Amino acid sequence: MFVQEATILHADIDSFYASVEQRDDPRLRGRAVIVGAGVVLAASYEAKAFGVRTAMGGRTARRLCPHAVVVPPRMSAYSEASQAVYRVFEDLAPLVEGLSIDEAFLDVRGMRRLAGSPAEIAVRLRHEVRRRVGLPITVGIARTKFLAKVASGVAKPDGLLFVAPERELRFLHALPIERLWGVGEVTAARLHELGVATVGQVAAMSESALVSILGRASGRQLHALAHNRDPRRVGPRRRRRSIGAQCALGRRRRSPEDVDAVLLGLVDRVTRRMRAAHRIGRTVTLRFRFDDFTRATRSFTFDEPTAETQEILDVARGLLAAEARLIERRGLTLVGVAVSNLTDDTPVQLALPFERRCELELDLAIDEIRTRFGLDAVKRAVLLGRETGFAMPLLPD
DNA sequence: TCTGGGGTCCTAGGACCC
DNA sequence: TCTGGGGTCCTAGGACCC
Repeated sequence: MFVQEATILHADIDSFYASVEQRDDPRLRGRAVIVGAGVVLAASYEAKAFGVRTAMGGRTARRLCPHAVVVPPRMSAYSEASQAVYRVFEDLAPLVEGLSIDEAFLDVRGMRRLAGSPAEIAVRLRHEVRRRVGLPITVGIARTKFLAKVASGVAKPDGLLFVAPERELRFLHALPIERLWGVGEVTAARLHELGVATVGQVAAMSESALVSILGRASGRQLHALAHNRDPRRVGPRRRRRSIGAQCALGRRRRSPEDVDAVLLGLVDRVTRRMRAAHRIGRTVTLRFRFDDFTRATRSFTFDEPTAETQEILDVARGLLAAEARLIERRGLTLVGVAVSNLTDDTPVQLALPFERRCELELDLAIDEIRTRFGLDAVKRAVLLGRETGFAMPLLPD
């Protein structure tokens, strides 16, 4: 029987922000380092050994690890380091799919004669990232994306783990359910209630049982993953579907004027980023968090997409004003603005009168616009066509 | 222990259309 | 006056990820 080769690598920089800090300041090496004061954005492994975790409150973290050095984040340094790491990825693998600032999938199929086995490429990758960027990186190798990611998680820190195809299920089934992608606090608790603690136990359950416990999508996904079924290919990243910004306000009560000033800043940040990315959006979502940590969202959808600060600000203000009593009662501790339903802000030009083009050609052009710019671009083109009497949309160069 | 800032995807109900 | 079934879109909430 033909067994597919394990060629998918999941590469993940260890404690990314903290590692960059240790790289740039020799005094921090070998020491417990915490990045971020209010909340822990990253902790070095020396700090993690004391129980410090990402997203933990700063006070708790300092109590657990009083000798830790706390440093403020330097986002531009991390962003630079990330780009350097991605250059190494691109140099060593033909297919790279970025997941976040510090992790990516690489597919090295077909590279054996040119560059060696996947494991050999992984060894070189780790070496090159260390040499060229000065950061420790962990790599997992398997036949599926999901298992490669699980493997890197198990191999951390500064490790390499190759899961041979014939060992996959044995490896997977011994792991605790928390290792599965998509199993967070809630799902884990729900499964533990039923006495399910390992991936092997999940694999022994029927799909319908999992669906009835976790809902259709999660149930199906978990069932597939427990059997290491994951058909997703490594490929270019999907485009961003929303752009947002938020700001924690603290527990102190804020006047409506203060909140409005924050809102203005958020909308400005978001719309600037949208315009820089040449994206426009139709749905504005306001996010609230209250004193008791409950949350709420309110949204509004425009007929036409926009990236205009004033337009989006007006909507955001309206949504906020409508909830003034709720906010007064429950105490606002966080406000966020996000724009979704994004499309490209690419002017679709109309050139030739419809009668002079054949329908097939028009269909093809519309198809291409839809593929490249989304359905909304087609709609805009058609609307514009009606207004102007021209019907042939042309793609920008 | 009292929690930042950036995202993704799924579900469910209601409005609306054919 | 009352009635089906299918589809899409909008809104709100929730789980999860780094």
